[in-house]
Amino acid sequence: MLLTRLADVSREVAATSARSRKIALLAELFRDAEPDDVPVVIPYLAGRLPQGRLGVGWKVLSRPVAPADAPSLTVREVDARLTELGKVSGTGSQAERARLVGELMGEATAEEQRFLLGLITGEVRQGALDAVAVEGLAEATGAPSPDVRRAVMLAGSLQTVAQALLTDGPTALDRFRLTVGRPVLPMLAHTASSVTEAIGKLGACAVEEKLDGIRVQVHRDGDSVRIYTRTLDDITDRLPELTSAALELRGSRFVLDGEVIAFDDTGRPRSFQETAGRVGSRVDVATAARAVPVSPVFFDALSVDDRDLLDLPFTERHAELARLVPEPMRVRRAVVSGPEDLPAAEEFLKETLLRGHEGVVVKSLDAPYSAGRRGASWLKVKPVHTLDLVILAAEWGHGRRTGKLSNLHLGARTADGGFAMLGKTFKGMTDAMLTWQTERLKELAVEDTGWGVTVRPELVVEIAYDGLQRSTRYPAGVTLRFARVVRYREDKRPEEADTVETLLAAHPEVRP
DNA sequence: TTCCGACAGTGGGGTCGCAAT
DNA sequence: ATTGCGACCCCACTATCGGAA
Repeated sequence: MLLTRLADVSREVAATSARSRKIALLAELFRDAEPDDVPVVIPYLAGRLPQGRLGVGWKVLSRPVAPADAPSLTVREVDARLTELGKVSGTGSQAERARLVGELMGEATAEEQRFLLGLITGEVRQGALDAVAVEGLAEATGAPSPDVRRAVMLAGSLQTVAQALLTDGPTALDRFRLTVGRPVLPMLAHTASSVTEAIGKLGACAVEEKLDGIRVQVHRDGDSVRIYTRTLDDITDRLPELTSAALELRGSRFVLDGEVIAFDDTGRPRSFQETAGRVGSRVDVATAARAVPVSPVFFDALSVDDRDLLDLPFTERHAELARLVPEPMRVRRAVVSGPEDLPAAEEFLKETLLRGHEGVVVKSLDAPYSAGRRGASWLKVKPVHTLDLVILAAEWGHGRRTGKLSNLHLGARTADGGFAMLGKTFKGMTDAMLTWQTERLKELAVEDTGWGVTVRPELVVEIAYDGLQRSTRYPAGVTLRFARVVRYREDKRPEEADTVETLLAAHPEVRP
């Protein structure tokens, strides 16, 4: 199959907003693909490269290359050349990769170049990623879409399932079962604004402490242990403590879900930055492990002794977990039977925060483990802080925000009467707010910078954030974590905005 | 007919590690 | 040695479609 066909379909998919039409277009293309094209066509149309990482980014791709007049590239040829490109490493490799990319781009038409660029940078923006591709695949093969989706979650990969399905038909789905050693996409949580709201929605539930670490899925098969992240990357070699911990547990074949986190000598959690730095260290793991030892804290069991627990209610999965994992290696929790237990749940949240954790996750007791989905049966509750800050500049948006000033630079007042930038945000604004702020900020503009505008520091905005963290990038030495706009405060003057001093006083645990 | 779950899009900061300077 | 870049951790929120209620 020619690449140009994919580029055309991708453009058509992007042009329609109806999800049903997107699915129909993808299904038609999947049906036309030859068996050998399948492992390439499916991920390409889901907006992803089968190679994952290439070591090529914007810097290399932003160099313009004259396009070819007529299409000639086939999808298989493109895939083969990208695979080769990904293997190039060593001195001079960056230049060599850039050369190979340029060569490939030179053989592509303008339309194909756009499509390849989107694929490599992960920004296809056609309004259809894995989930829509799964529907298209189901339509193309006549397999029920829930079954296809489940197989993808269990395989942890769309293209594996696609190839099996298009080669052997719907019966191939039976092959995808939960297997020790093969990671499953983890279940995710929604957000609730309070414990009251969460318990109101879920009824009988477990309230569990939420640790600010790295999500891990631990597989043990006898003496062999493998550890996977949320995106199913294998990080076993970076966490020798976890392998030892898993080998000490009573079972010999299991899959557990949990969090890995670093504690200090007093048992309080260390900052997320410290845990993440440790888990990210790959070169000298032994030294990193001595400096920042980490511990696993489990909260779910997906498989024990070859028994698939995914469809069991949480109560039963947790009973299996408790049988296998002793107390300190399990997340603390309180079980409540409904709104009448609210005081106990509130008390548990308060204690959890005092112990230095992020918040709680409220989980329905009868819900199954919905792999890969942001199911409504897990609700996280975290305290939210707010500040009144002043807008210092704004950047032009991309995609559907093209032409709108989108990303705001936020400043707090300093002792000398000026403003110190604390970070940026593009979150929380409605389309109406985007339109309004674009006009308002243009009025306040003092300089057009190309990427946006700098403005007179007069517009006050209320910002919600999850906490402070240390920063080497911003002048106050701190930055806001997950800042988002709550509302504009036109009733406030910039002199009434919050100061760096009060911000630091509110977070004594963070020393810039 | 209205409501709501699922999805895609729009990007944020930090850290590590490799390659280039 | 330092800097730039890519990959991968953490993540919030809004708009929209289309099936459920």
